[in-house]
Amino acid sequence: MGRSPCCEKEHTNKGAWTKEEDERLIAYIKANGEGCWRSLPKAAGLLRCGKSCRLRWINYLRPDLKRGNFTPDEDSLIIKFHSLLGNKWSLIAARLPGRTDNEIKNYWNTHIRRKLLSRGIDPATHKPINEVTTPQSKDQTVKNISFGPQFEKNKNLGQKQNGPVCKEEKVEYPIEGRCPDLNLELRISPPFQDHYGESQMFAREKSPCFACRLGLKNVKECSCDTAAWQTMLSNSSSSSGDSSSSSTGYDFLGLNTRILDFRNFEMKLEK
DNA sequence: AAGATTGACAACCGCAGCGCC
DNA sequence: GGGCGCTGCGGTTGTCAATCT
Repeated sequence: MGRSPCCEKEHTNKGAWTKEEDERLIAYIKANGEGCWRSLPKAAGLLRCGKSCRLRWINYLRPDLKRGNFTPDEDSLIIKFHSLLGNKWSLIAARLPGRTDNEIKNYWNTHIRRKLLSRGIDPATHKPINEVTTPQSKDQTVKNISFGPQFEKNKNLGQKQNGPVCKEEKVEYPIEGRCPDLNLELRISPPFQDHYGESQMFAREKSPCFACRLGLKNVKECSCDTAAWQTMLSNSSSSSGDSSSSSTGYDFLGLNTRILDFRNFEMKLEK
């Protein structure tokens, strides 16, 4: 018994969306909000699969999307985040407001990959191509737990069977180079000095204590006397209807918490 | 001018994660 | 605890325009 298909393929349109379909989808979501993608096409009078509607909305119709060319800043951010996160396009997109995972993925594959290759850098490892297979000296190696696809597969196998939960690999690479997957040291870090909104203020302000960075206000662990910081945190969380995120939707890591709840991210990593 | 090739990006497909029952 | 359904993610394919021969 397989899973039922997400839609009845015989009665759905495929291929490029027409203007009329776009307008119907926008009108429906404006009136009813996002969600329940499975039933949306029927309710909106669209001959499309729910997945297709969701993709169209998220990637092209959402009002907060930033269309147009990527800026050099965005370029370097993508490269930086890719070196840390690998092909986790949704995570990278969460740190680039107005950009979608699909957009970034396409841009990576068509522009950045080529750019890195032309500079002699392996886009997969972010290391010079002629160094990829070069053995490193022992004192420059670190032990790394892989969270890449292979890890995920092993992990899933481990859950379903009674075998090992994950495979700990010893991966050798220079410390100053990129990690092959995700370096856990980067999970908790000072606010990213990006070019977006309040995090610019963060960079200018005196650095807050760790408790404040975690959003723990008025706790005894708080060793921070930066009143402005506390006030800003307070204002940002109270000014929006959503108490779980700031008014901009960006948390102390610069993550868009409307898209990604970093606490879930942490829990996933710790599994 | 016409066909071939390449590049860009929109869209699809299959799978995994998660919540609900 | 396990099955099921829904959503989201990442890889891949399809399509069209631009460029080359």
